[in-house]
Amino acid sequence: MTFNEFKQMTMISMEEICREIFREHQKSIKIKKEAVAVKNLTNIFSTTLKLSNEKGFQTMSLRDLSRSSGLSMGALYSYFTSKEELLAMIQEQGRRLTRNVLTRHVGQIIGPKEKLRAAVRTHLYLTEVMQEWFYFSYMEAKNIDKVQQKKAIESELATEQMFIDILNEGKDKGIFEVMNPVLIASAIKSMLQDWYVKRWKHTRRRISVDQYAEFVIGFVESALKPARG
Amino acid sequence: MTFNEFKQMTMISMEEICREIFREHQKSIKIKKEAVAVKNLTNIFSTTLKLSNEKGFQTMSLRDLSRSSGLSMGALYSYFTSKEELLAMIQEQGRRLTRNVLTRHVGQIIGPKEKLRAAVRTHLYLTEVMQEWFYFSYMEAKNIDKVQQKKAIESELATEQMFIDILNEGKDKGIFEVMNPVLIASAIKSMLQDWYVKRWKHTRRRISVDQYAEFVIGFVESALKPARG
DNA sequence: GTCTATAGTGCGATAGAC
DNA sequence: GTCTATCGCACTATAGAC
Repeated sequence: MTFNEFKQMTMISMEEICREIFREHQKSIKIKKEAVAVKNLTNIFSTTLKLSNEKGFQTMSLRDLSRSSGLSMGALYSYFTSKEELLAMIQEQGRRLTRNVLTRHVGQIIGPKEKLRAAVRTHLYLTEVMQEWFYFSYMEAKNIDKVQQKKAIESELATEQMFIDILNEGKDKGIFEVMNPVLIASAIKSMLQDWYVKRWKHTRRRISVDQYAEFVIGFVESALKPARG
Repeated sequence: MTFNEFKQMTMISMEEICREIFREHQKSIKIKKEAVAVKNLTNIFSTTLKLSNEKGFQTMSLRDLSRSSGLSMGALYSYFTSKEELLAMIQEQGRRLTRNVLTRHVGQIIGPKEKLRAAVRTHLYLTEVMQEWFYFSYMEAKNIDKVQQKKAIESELATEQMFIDILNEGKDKGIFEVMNPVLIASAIKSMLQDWYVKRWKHTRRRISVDQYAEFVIGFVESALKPARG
């Protein structure tokens, strides 16, 4: 699968997820027409991500959001009951997408080496398409309530566990020589996070997502082979 | 040098730097007695770091800071002219310490392999001792003004350049086989940042700073050897 | 040098017109 | 379903007592 194919697939998912969120939050959302609600929710979410990633969610006032989205203060409050709930909805939206996409793309692959490559590539593609959300999610993690924070941690550890499982499978089958699967998985994750957290750096250096994927896979694989005798 | 020796050395530096900051900001600091000023500045800085790392600098009100530090609102404003300046002072303090410590500990080492080990270890030790500052600096980077932001980026790239230089030296001397020094340096940096950004994870797993240092060095060195024929 | 009290601003949230 | 107008509150920053 090329990056462009992946991008198209994931964009459709994005719309589906806005629709799902609408359905799950019908208690707090005053708007009844699904078409109107989903359209405006998509606008609200993307504007919030844009503003928050420039100056932080707390610093962004709802007046800023109102101005940039073109919706009035009153209209905004038809879509959420508090600023805090808006934050939670976005976090939830992203977690759901991450889980869906990783499960769909990596679950079907056979063989640890191929699985590792697919997992790295899919994660990078996903964070490239959803760059704004991942950056937001990473940076605003401390501003959410305890319940949401626990879900965020679970989501992060679940992704890392996927890599631990792949490494262990490779170890059991004698394909990888891996001393410490937990630390290797952690290192992989930190490199994957670097792709979207320090995006300005990689953009400036003109490194494409495919180049970065090749580098990470190569770097990790070199550590999974026995040291030169 | 053991971690404890390093810790003691750096703590002394910390005091020196608070004193330096006092001297450089005498325009905005109303207090004239150096002993009083340095004592209170140290209190203000460490309390700010503690509160900000719990809930973010913007979310922390100066009333929170006043309550936690034991200084009144009026007293606080004797030490800085605005909340924004307080942020800038802390960022400056950390950048200065990073530069001093890395230069002092790594500059004198001879040989690329030894230099690489020293750089990784020193960086981890430094971020372990200054954990609160580094987390703060990392998370609040988008809340500072353009001038400060430029300095922060320069500081980050300078640290990364140190690793690029070490890798290139090793390449030239035939000690490392390194395809892409820039990306390897970037990967090293992301693992070093992971140590303080995701500290909760490493603490939960009971990984010590020395264990983590050994892992990072081993992981990187394995990628600097030629692939098994 | 530190305090208390308060001015002035801008926020989140809501009510009611259309 | 969206708007404008406004409430009450908490904030940053300062003035003036001690």
